[in-house]
Amino acid sequence: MEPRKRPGRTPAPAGRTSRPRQAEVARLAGVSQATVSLVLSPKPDGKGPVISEETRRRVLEAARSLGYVPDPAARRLAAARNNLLGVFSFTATFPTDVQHSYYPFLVGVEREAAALGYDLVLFTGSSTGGAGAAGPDALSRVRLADGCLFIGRHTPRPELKRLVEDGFPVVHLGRREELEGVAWVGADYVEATRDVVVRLAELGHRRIVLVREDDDAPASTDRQRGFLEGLEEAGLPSGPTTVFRSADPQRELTPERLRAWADEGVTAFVAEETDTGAAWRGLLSAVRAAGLDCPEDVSLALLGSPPADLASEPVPTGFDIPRPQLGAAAVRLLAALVAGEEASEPLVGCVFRPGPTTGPPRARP
Amino acid sequence: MEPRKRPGRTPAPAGRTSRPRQAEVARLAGVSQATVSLVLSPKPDGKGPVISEETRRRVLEAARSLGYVPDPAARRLAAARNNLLGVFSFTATFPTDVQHSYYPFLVGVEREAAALGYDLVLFTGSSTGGAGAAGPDALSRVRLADGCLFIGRHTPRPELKRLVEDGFPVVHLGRREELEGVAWVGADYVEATRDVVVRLAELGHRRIVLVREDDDAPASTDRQRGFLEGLEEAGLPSGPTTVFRSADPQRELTPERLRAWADEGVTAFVAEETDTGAAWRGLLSAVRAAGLDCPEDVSLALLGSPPADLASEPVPTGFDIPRPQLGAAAVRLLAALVAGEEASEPLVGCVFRPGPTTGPPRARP
DNA sequence: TTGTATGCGTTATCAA
DNA sequence: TTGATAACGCATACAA
Repeated sequence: MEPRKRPGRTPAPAGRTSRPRQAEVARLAGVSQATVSLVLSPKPDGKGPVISEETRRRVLEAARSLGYVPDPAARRLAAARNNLLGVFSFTATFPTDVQHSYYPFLVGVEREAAALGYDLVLFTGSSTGGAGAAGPDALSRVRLADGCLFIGRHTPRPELKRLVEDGFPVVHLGRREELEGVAWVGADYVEATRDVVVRLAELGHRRIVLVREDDDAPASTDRQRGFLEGLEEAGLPSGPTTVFRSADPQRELTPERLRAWADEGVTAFVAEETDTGAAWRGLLSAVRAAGLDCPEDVSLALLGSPPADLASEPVPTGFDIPRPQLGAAAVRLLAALVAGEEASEPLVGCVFRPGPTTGPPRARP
Repeated sequence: MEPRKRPGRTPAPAGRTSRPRQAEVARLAGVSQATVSLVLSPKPDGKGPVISEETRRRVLEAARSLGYVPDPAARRLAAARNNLLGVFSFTATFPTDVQHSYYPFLVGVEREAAALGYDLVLFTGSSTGGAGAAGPDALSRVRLADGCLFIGRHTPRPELKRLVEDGFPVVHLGRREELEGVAWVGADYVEATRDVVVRLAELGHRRIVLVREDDDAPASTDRQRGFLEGLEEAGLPSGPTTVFRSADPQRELTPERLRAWADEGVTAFVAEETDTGAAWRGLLSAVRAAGLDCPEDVSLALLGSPPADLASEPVPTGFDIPRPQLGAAAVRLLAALVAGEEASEPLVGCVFRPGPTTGPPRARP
């Protein structure tokens, strides 16, 4: 019977230069295509069929002579794995202003992803229209990866939740406990802040004031918690005035107020790190305006890293957020989720940073 | 007759939640998978079968409710586009040392990619082993994307050439004329340097010295060419001594030599920008050591941007490499290649940067 | 206008 | 140890 012509795609694009396929390697080596695949992508040691040395040699030789390179698309399709991890930030991943960028995180993310054999897909977030402007399903694009890392403060909860419910591996960089079910990796601000407070107490400080913005982000409340825990551990009282809230430190954190505190016996201040560094900035300028010397009159500590534009000034006492390690930890967690494991290593420790802005309190008359 | 079990792969992993496929969308919408494909990836206006508005609506609704996203690998395999542009750098894209990063380029790359509707795949390149350590197929992974942008100095030529020969769209960021057939986008150092020289001449300088490292990278030789062209355009002589070569400016660029030049009538120096900023650094320290004032005694210009660690010093006269624009131009070119167009816009202009380090030469007795 | 039937290049399974 | 063969998810030629 005549094999009648059947519908379907045209056999060959014909026009373009096409690279050698496993089939051609197989023909040249005198084996089947499947054998070529077995030789060229062996299972992790031991598993799978064993290929005779002679066959292996012939296949490798044929592949080399033909300049065979595997097609990543086909490979990933067949393996049901893209080896792609998404990175989604709600601002541009690469803002023009380097200061606000996630660069330090990305350092770790890239390194760890490479180590684990993943490539990265950068999803251009809500930023500049384009690829996936806004819209409810903007987040849907990330599904093209095997899993996705989310960075940034303002996370659209419903969409994220939807992804998680669908079993899509998601990790949030920065604490997100409140989003139930969303895996996250964050810095241990509680422990780091407590450490700073305890060290101040050990220096002899009895009254310490926390300067923070009026924000209920975990990054902020965690520091407050650590602050209180530190006071308690050091056996210090925690009167209500020890927590200073302000959305506009510049205005509320006046020299007068500072001086009043000093008169009340306050000898140390700790300020949280924020995007803008407003709390720390406000504290610094108020101290200067009040004519107080640091660390002679007051000790100052920054709960985080100083803003980039203060790089020329001496680095204050405080702690460093290990951003690259955080990024790396997030990738590890994400990779575990992708692999179906249930790993969980949320908190990454910060490291205490000694500095010239703290010292023993001045002996009071 | 019993349909006997035939060899092949197990139909479905069954256990894990898997991303929705066109088949599921089709089922939900009550149409065939092919119809879903037609609706979801329509041919450029007019071509192809026309789908009824009603069907289209149902399909889109189903796709949205399932959170459907096309599988990039499958798309590529089926000889179509997946709206992914690759970025491959031969060093880590995000090095720990921010100074050497491609960040400024990426700013433009991301913005333009988003504007054009592409997402970016960061191929974790030669960095730390991992994904594709070395090997010929390390570069091959980029074929997952529709095209790829290459950044960095040390380009493995054979692999790159191979990609180009296979018709894979490739653009190199940074001049790569010598790699025949490789499209590239670069900054116009020749023009920018000439501009600086001419402006110096207009200020009244008659003898100008170029400080550059002994490097034959286009970035370096282009500046030299621009330097010579500038001299010629200004009608100035170009004796051999006007070009200073040194791999170690710190040692060769001595205060004595500088003073000698000054005595010979040299009133201006231009230094190339390099990775390390060695030329500029060497020039600066030699000038200071020689006790020369800038710009009173000598005018200094930097052919590029100052190193990050000199950020606190006044920004010298020179020109700025519009890195974001370069990145954007590269993406535009790449997108054009992907679309099958033959666009070509290799050179991006630099912008002159006035500064306090240049002025009219001191009137000589 | 929509459904059917391939084919893309691999990997994975089972039979030989 | 190797070879058929199916399936991965999508796009497309052709039939209905």
